[in-house]
Amino acid sequence: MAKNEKKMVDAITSMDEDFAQWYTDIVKKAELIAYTSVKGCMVIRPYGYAIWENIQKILDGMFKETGHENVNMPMFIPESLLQKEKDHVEGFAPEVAWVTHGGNNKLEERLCVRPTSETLFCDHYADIVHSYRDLPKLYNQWVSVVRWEKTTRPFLRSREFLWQEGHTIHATAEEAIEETEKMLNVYTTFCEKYLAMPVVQGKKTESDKFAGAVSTYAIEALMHDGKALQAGTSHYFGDGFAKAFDIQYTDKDNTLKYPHQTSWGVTTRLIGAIIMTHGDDSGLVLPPAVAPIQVVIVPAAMHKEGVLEKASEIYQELKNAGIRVKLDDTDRSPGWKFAEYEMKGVPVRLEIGPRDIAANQCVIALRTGGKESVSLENLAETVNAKLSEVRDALYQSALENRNKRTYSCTTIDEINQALTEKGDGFIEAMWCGEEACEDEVKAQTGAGSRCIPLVQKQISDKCVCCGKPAKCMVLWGKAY
RNA sequence: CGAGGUGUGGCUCAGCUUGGUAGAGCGCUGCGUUCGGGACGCAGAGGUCGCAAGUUCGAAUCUUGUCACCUCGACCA
Repeated sequence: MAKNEKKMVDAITSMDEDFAQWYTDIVKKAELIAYTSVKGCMVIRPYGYAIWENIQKILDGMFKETGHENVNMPMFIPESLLQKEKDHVEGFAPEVAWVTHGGNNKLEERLCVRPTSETLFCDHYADIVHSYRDLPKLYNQWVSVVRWEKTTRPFLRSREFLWQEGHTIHATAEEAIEETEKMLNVYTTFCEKYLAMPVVQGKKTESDKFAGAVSTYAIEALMHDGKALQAGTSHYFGDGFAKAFDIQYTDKDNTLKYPHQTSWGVTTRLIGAIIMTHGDDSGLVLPPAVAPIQVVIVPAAMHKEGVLEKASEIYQELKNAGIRVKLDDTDRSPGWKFAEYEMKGVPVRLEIGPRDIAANQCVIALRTGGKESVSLENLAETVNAKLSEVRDALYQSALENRNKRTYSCTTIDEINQALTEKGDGFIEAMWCGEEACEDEVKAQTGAGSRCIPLVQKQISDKCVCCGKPAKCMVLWGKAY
């Protein structure tokens, strides 16, 4: 742990030094993770994991509603299986970890530790898909995957990370594309409604696509410091994998056809996104929907008669109402507790002391600012209202930050000017569709193409780089 | 592998140039006073100075070797 925390600071270099320090402090002080002795992997501590569990609970509910079933595929993939789809293996081979021995014996065939599970699902599909009656299959799994990254950062990039990967297979391309878009919308709703994090939906450019995909959709979020973060992806695979893995079904017309596939995923990176979207100088700020502790009760003048009793009463009442509440009756000073739970991002704090009890009220303070005295009558209702107030305030300020930091530009000079004068952010600019221009923009401004937003704007009719006729508007930005 | 850097209580580090009883702050434990915005006093626990060899009366410090980790050169949820 000792040296490892130091590593965390060193590992974050492409962030501004101050921002990296701020981010690292929050991760450390809010007790989200520790590093293991396994290079670049992390131990998610109970408090950090509880956030992930809440994310998992909500998202999994949404997946079930859209008809998906959970399964569990093996952690190991035989090399021959990984090799089957050419683009896919080229994309992932440089970053997979290999198992070469079983016990003391060298394996005849190496096993890779899954970096993603498309190949395993395909192998399975080949087994079970034979007729149009077998389609569609809508699967999801909550597992961890391993990608041997050269440089790592807490939550944003670690060698092992937790995620959810959805894999579906459909009779037609239309149906698969519809699924891809549907899941992108599920992610969007989740991020905006529950994480209070506005995102831009878009399609990745050719060069930025997932290995083996026909098209990759993504949601892009903008962080406090103006850098972009990919918060989730949804891929349409066409029938490429089906052909590589020999998955065929007999359709109603008695002909053999290749089915069409999708996959989509979000990871523990979402926790990093939460930190960098909502966090402030006092620490973490958690959206109420995923906060492990939604309300903390801090008793004042605890030793005075009746205070703890009243605090426990309130605790029970809120708990019974389904609110995740904690009563801190340790002998720390109140000031210490205030700072502690602010650091941990608890959205609502209740203070209760003799003066409040006498007036049948308590002080309610929001992590987003402001505190007032409220009656103890119908407290659960009041608290719930305040929780959604916090969510709304978080969403609003994140949206304002994004709007303030989104610039429309028509030339490379304008991009550079905007980025230097107003700070990092999203650039909306037209593009001709040539990869050369994409590379050129990145080389000259540092901002790469994030996505081609689904909601398009007509900034101009010429490519921001070469001046030739533009095909679409691209969202550009610096990324982690 | 190429270049640079670091290794000393749980954490952040000082000490090394010029060898001489292993230090500070934070954290931790106990007692007391406090405690409506990170309180204070007193007492205390905790380290084979990464590892090994060498020089020396004597090594955290000098020499050599070795190991681990980090940063910069290629990618990425």
